Amino acid sequence: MARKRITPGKIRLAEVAKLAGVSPITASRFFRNPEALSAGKRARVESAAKELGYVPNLAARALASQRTEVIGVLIPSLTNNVFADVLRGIYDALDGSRYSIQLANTRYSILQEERLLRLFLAQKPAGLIITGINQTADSHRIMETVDCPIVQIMEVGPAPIDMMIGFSHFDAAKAAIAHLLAQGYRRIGFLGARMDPRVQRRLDGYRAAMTEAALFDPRLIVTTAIPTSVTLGGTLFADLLAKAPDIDAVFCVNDDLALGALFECKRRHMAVPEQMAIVGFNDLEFMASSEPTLSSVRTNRYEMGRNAAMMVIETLEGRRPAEPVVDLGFSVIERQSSARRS
Amino acid sequence: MARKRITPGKIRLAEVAKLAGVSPITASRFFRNPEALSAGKRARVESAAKELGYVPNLAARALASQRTEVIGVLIPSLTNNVFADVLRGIYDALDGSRYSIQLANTRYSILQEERLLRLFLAQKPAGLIITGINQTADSHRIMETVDCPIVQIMEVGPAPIDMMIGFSHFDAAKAAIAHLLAQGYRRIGFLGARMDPRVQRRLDGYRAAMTEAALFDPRLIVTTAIPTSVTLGGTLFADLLAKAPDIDAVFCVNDDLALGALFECKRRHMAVPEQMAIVGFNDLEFMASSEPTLSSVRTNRYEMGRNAAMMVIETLEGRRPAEPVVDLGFSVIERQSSARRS
DNA sequence: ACCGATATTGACAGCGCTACCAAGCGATTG
DNA sequence: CAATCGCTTGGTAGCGCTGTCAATATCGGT
Repeated sequence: MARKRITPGKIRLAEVAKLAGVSPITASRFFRNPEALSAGKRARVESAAKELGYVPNLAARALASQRTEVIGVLIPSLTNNVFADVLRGIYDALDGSRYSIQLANTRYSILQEERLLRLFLAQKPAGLIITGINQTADSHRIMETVDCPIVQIMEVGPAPIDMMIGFSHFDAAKAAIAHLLAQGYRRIGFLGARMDPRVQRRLDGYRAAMTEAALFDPRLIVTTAIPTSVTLGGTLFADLLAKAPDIDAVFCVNDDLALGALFECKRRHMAVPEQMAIVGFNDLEFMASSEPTLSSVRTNRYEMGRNAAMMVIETLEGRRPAEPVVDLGFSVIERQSSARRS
Repeated sequence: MARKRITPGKIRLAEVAKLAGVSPITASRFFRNPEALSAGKRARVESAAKELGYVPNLAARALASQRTEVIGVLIPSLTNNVFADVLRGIYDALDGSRYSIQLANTRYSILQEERLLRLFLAQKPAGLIITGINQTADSHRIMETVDCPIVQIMEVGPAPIDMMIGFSHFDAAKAAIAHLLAQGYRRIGFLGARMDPRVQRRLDGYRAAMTEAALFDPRLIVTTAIPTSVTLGGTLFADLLAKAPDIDAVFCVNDDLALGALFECKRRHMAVPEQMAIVGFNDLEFMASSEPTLSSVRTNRYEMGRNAAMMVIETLEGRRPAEPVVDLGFSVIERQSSARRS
């Protein structure tokens, strides 16, 4: 004989229903679609649930309904400040909603990403937020067959899997270089670390801008696969100076590198911007309060995360966003470090 | 008559079992406790599962077993670099294990924390990692009755709910001040933002050290409830200078404030450390590469997260750590910004 | 060859909830 | 006044897996 698995004192939906004097299924409906109940029963179930302190069992719900209320988020890094802002936006948008977040770290590997994707999609998530537009062919195929809203974040491009929100890294970098050119700088170096697809597109934007201005020179480019850091910014900047001592400006693919370059300038007693202009990318908080203040390209990361989560929710609620691809743009923030060449 | 909810093509445990020629329950055991099977059946189930691409249904597992394989993590902030490192440690430790992470943001509110705790514990988590030792009385009561490993992180103190890993913020701050005193500084200011309990204890450490040296002066202390930032570091430092123009050093409760103070010094053409010594807290990466390099108190955040997760796993696997309270310590990193007073 | 002990395996029911269908009910309509 | 309609409510079964216990296979010792 099998056991009687009794769980004494646990409040189940049945208890709530009994107290409210309705059937369990009616109580169930109260939590999923309150409008379907008559006002009287709705009030009775509500007060019964509150009185008993009922908390639904999500596992049972997921099993019976064949779907979860979890939104998966795949990002390449937990350390990068950029993703902290995106995450904050996502969490804020989902706060108070029925949905929870399952976060996974791909560590900048699309194979890792594919593995996590398979694992995750098997659990029938309510939605998915995934970083970038470079997934493996298999990942692509899997996502196209899956039946849940998917938002690709961080950049925009052709052929979204479902929805997309971000900006053009190519254009943003190009605009940063255009700014430096307009300020009178000519020998503009490029510093890049962890050359992920988005950083690569920034390099493309740099190359396009420099080529258009007939100023392109491969010796001005220093990149590495090493993860970014302030210290690395100093090192790369030193490398760049060794390769091209005559540079008058440097564009860094992120603000950490820019800060590192600034410190390296200080160590070399190089005046910024008089002897060396610096422009970063992302406009992290400290850029506005360094000495000198550092120019950067502002990207709307918090809004990106927030909107991505909202797009998922809206789709789930049947109010699909009119525009599946959202370009949040960017803006070049001009500060002291790239003041006009005198 | 009720429906036949057929799900065609879905691979369930039963399919795997049939292909392997064993009963479903044996297949189930393969995934939970492979050693219990004979080598032959183990191999058969394994190859059957691989051939069919079986992925277990976690909702069904959770419902049947009355517990989940989710470890909850409650942290007060997603933006703070400190927690990014802790999280990375946790994710790394749990990577490849059967456990997944449910992350929640308390926003430095213990009431919010209590709400999240109730919500979360109702889902029977496998374990819980929670920040700090200051929870509401109700939270405490709830956690004591719940039957899962709990690790309090970020600090150590008396009376752990279950396990604990961190360090003494009081001692760490006191050691930082002792270092400045040893270097010959006397009028040492204190800069504090977002005075959460741990920051408060750093202030206590500062006060203790200064009082012991008979140098305590309340005018040397500037604090605010505003969240920390580099910009705020500059502002607070300016406030401090206005209140106490004769200070010769400043201890900042975190590195962002220290960096902000450094920039403010540069703006005022104050030489660091000749006219003003600076010591931060946490030893973020950039402290080692600023100009001048900034002294700080190194805390082992990654290890803290990693060990906390490992303590949870070990407990779940029956190998409970010998020592429930782990003090990871700290170290004062002496750099240029607090060089000996000449 | 027999016994009990140990290692494997299987049968059964049920975890708590929701999908599906059907029924009840009062209101509306020709 | 009967037929019809829309709204609300309930009954039944089952989602996929695992806890409990029983049954069987294996083994060493006497």
